[in-house]
Formats: sequence, structure tokens, C-alpha cells
Amino acid sequence: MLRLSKQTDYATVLLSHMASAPQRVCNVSELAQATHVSAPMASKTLKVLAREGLIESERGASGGYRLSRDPSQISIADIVRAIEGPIALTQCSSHEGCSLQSHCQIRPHWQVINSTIINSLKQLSLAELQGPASHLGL
Amino acid sequence: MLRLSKQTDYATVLLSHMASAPQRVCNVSELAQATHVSAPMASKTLKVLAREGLIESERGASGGYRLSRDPSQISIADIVRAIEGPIALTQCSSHEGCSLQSHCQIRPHWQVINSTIINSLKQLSLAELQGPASHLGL
DNA sequence: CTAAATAGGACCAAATGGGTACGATATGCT
DNA sequence: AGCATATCGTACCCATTTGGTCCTATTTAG
Ligand code: FES
Ligand code: FES
Repeated sequence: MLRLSKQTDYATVLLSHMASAPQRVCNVSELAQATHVSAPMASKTLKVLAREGLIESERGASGGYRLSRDPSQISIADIVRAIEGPIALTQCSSHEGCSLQSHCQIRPHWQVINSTIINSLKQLSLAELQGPASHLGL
Repeated sequence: MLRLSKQTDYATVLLSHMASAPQRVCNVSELAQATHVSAPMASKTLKVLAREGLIESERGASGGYRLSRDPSQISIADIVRAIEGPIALTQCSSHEGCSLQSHCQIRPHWQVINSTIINSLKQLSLAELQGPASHLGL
């Protein structure tokens, strides 16, 4: 359905909340309460984000998560890539290779579309999510 | 994985081939051979495209499919919408409503991103798929 | 009448996505 | 030392979606 997963949605909301007070270390239950994401899903999601390097974790009592870089340096594209893996609209725009590839003329076009979308997702950073929606001249 | 379905891929290839000789009526097996899409899948896909009005069908012997409008009037966005339904990156950018919706600040941003992507898919028509890839200033 | 073609499903297997649970490990505090 | 509080890793389950096949109508040319 050309939809990104709910987990990506959760990730964005969680990160967006963390960006409102960068540096601060938040634990799962706090983030879950603030964002209304269920605690187990918040936990699952934050683990992935930590593994992918978007946030850093402090373990043990009074531990939690903290953004690993400035909110302006984290884009929606980063979040999507962290949760869903590389953005490739079609099989042939990744390196898996498409069954039609050998006789197909439109592959380069897919790649163009793919880059266009990636670019538009890169345009928007966590920092900008804080403000009102007014980007890309729309 | 932010990937459009293989059927959408098939649809694009099939339509692209039909666009190389608009007006002409092609039957399934011809299209399957030309595009290397398996005949059953080509058939299934073309049925959907016909139902959604992108192509018109002629039934009976020597029947087949024909583009219902000029290739320049059919965009990738049309194809995606025909096969996958409305493009909505997140639940909350459609009207289904998102579980977080009531306390969420970033919803308007999703809508902006969504429109951006739809626009970039609208930019590219079947007619342009015929030529080399050089769109959107990339 | 018959062959060729689409229409519209049912149907199945595999993959994906959403969500839960649990044991292991690390840290601060008393 | 010992306990409470956290994250980490992963395994698991269930519902949905996807990819693909197949079969039976119905339509039309010759
Ligand atoms: S190579 Fe995948 S659609 Fe052309
Ligand atoms: S309303 Fe869905 S993520 Fe904000």
C-alpha cells in the first residue's frame, strides 16, 4: 500500500519527543507516557534506533536513551532507513535484482524516482518537526 | 520496507510497453512475451488496470487491451494508485486515523511529506518512460 | 458452432508486520 | 553484597498482505 510501518511512525514520534529536550536521558516508560506509544513497542523501537546509532543508551538504574546527535542532523530518511532498512521502491532499485531486469527499459527511471523520494525525506530533520509544517514550498 | 509491490512493477512495465504503440490492441500473451512477465500475472494485473480505468479491454476473439488515454496523461502515481490504492505513507495521512493522533504533533508534517511524494510520482508519465531517464533536474 | 480472448473469482504458500514475553546483562543505591 | 531499575537480544505468535496459480463464466470473430 506504499505505507511505512507503524513502527517507523512510533520511532518518529519518540524521537520527536526526545528532540524537544536533547541531551536529556529518557527511559522507556517516560517516553511511552509522553507519546502514548505502548511501553513494549516503545522499548522494541528504541532498541532498534540504538542499534542503528540514532540514539545512545545508558544501561542500568537511572539509565535510558539520548539522541546521539543534534536534532538538525537526524532526518526522516535516517529514521526510515533505521527501522525499515534501505529505501528501495522496487526490487530493481536495490541490488537484489529484479526478475525483469535483463529486458527492462524502465529501471533507470525507477532509480530516479527512488532518489527523489529519498531526497524529500532527507529534507526534513527532527529539529524541523518541532516547528509548524511549512516545508518544501508547500 | 517502503517498497511498492511487484504487481505495481509489472503494471508499469506492461503499460510502458503498451505506450510504445498506443491505440494498438494487445492481448495478454503478446504482452507477457514482450515484457517477460508471466502470463497469469500479466492477466491478473491487466484486469485490475482495466477495472481502474487506465486501460480499456476488448473481449472475445482478437480482443485485448488498449490504453484508455494518451501515454502523457498516465502518471506513475496513477499506476500506483490503481494497484495499491490511495498513497498514504502513514495511517494518519489517510483518514483511517492513527492511534496516536489525539496527542501527536507531527501529523501535519506527515501530510506534507505525503504530498511531496505523490507529486514526484505525478511528475513522471508513461510517455516520459519511453525516453532516457533525465527528470526532475537529477 | 467453435476458437480465442477477457472477467471474476477462489485458492494457496510465503513473507511481512504488529505485538508480547522472557532471560541476560549492566548500573546505581543502600 | 544485594537489590531495584534499566536496557539488550531474541524468540515467539497471530493477523494481514503479497505473489502466484487455476478454474469457470462470458464475450466476440470467423
Ligand atoms: S528491472 Fe525491475 S521493473 Fe525493470
Ligand atoms: S497522528 Fe499518526 S503519527 Fe501522529
